[in-house]
Amino acid sequence: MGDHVSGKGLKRAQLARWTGCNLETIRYYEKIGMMPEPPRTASGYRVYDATHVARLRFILRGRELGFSIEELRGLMRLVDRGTQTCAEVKAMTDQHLADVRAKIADLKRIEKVLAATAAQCSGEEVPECPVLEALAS
Amino acid sequence: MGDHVSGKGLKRAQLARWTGCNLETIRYYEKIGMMPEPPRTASGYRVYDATHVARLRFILRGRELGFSIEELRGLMRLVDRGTQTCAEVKAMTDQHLADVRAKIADLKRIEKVLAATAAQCSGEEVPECPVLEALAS
DNA sequence: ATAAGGTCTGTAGCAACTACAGACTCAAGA
DNA sequence: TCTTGAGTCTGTAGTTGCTACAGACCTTAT
Repeated sequence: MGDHVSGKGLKRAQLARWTGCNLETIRYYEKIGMMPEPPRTASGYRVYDATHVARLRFILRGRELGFSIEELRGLMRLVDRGTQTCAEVKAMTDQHLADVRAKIADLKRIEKVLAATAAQCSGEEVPECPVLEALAS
Repeated sequence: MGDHVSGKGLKRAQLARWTGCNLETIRYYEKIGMMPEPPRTASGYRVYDATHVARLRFILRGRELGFSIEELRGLMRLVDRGTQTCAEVKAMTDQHLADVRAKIADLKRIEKVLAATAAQCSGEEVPECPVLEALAS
């Protein structure tokens, strides 16, 4: 099938390879309305162009940064309408950043407890274990 | 209905309040075999005792520390058989700790990118936004 | 012509819950 | 005694974000 961009139009697997996205995930994003429905060949195959590549990259990059699908949907709606403002986007980003920091704090708390407890383990072939005691407490 | 421990035996809502667990989650843990099936009253109501309280606390504490249901199932199987050793439990804990640290690292990476990008925002009512540019890149 | 691969659809599965509908039971007040 | 309100029962569906099938097409290369 050859992966060179022949004139124009990518098939689904090509878009997947191009963006690093999973094949099925592309169809999923279309189903939930994150990706526009692409035109089809006469036999029903999806045909993607540069706008689809850009859109998918936007989603993937957003997901990498931990934005939820709904957050990204909101961002994209603004952009699609051309009504986005830096103020609004920054507010969403700051909110998301706060969520991320809260998650980090939570994981650090967990890490502390686990590390402190595991440090008390003898690591021997004995039934007593500080970890189990911590869970049973 | 009164929430004092009348002689012995808690109903489901009492166990929930006692442990801070969600009402439905108790039934869920029973369904997936994390909690033993409790005895029932003549009319079919579940009746819990101290062993159920202890078991549920174990699960909830483990979940708070980020252990998966399957990890906890493994731990509990060992304990139920009395075959657990500190060595084995410590190994599971260390593995889990490594997972937690990996998650922290990932979130910190995200935090850095978000903070750095948001810091470049003007925050004004203008359409250009560094966050959107970062997502589109 | 045929075989191998790509694509199509719909659907089911994952984790770990959470919530609801509709039926039943139980205890207390009028 | 009747009623009312709360608690409980069951099964099932929804959540988030994918991922992976099955079975039917289509396309391409040999």
